[in-house]
Amino acid sequence: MSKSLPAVITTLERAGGFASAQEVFQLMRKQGKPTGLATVYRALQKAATENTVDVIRKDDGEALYRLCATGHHHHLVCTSCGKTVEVEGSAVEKWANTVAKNNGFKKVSHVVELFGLCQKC
Amino acid sequence: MSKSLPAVITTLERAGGFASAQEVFQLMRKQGKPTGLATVYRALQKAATENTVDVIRKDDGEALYRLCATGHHHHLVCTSCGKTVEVEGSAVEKWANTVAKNNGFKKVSHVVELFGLCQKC
DNA sequence: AATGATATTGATAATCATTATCATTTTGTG
DNA sequence: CACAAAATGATAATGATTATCAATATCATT
Repeated sequence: MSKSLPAVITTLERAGGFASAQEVFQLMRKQGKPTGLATVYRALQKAATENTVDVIRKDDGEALYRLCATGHHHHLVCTSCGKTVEVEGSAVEKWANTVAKNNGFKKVSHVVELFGLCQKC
Repeated sequence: MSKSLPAVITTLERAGGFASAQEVFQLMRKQGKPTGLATVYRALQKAATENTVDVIRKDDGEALYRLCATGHHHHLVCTSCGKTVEVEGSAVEKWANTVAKNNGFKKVSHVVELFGLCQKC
């Protein structure tokens, strides 16, 4: 499950910002590296579990992926123009883990997204 | 578009303030208030745009709705059995506000949900 | 009460991202 | 080479959400 992964990652890189799995799939076709849709999904999933890409959700629920430079982080999104700022959240990580332990939960994941209006808007 | 809205909101309230559209739909049937699925979605959408409910996304992209209650708190949800624990999060509130200020954002809201496996599961 | 204009409902079908299947191809290893 | 295991990709299946549209309820006006 890793011959295609580099190609997918490269494509995601060229795409610049966020791209959906479908978009990556289309891009790879145009770039002369036709790939199966399933393979793109598999690669992105793997990359996501390995924390090499970042996943967020559009309003309609579609997943968007992006290379994430450094480890886990969250987003501050402008509800008007869509501008997105990456936010470090080690404080939140710790909090999440503590809460989980206190309640006997394991394998905890968390969803943390901040929304607001940026300066321009 | 508002005869059904109160019933949907009430159901959401009884559900513990945390349910998917499909769950609300099922609950309303069991409670003797059969309603069309489309109507449930319409009501929840309206409530969302009016900010009377909050929307978050599960890992698989399914939307979850909850009453935007007065006493703000978060949830720790078991991904297997659905058990939900309410969690206090004043630490997170402060963190969110700080981050927002540092980035020039206003009117910030945040979505914080924790998922994991409870002791039984 | 009766009429008609308008909004709401809900059964059903359509959409669309994501997953599961599975035969085929590739890769690695003896 | 031959064989096993992994990876691929075309295709079908899944499932939440949305669109359609005829039937129904609402409500002001006469």
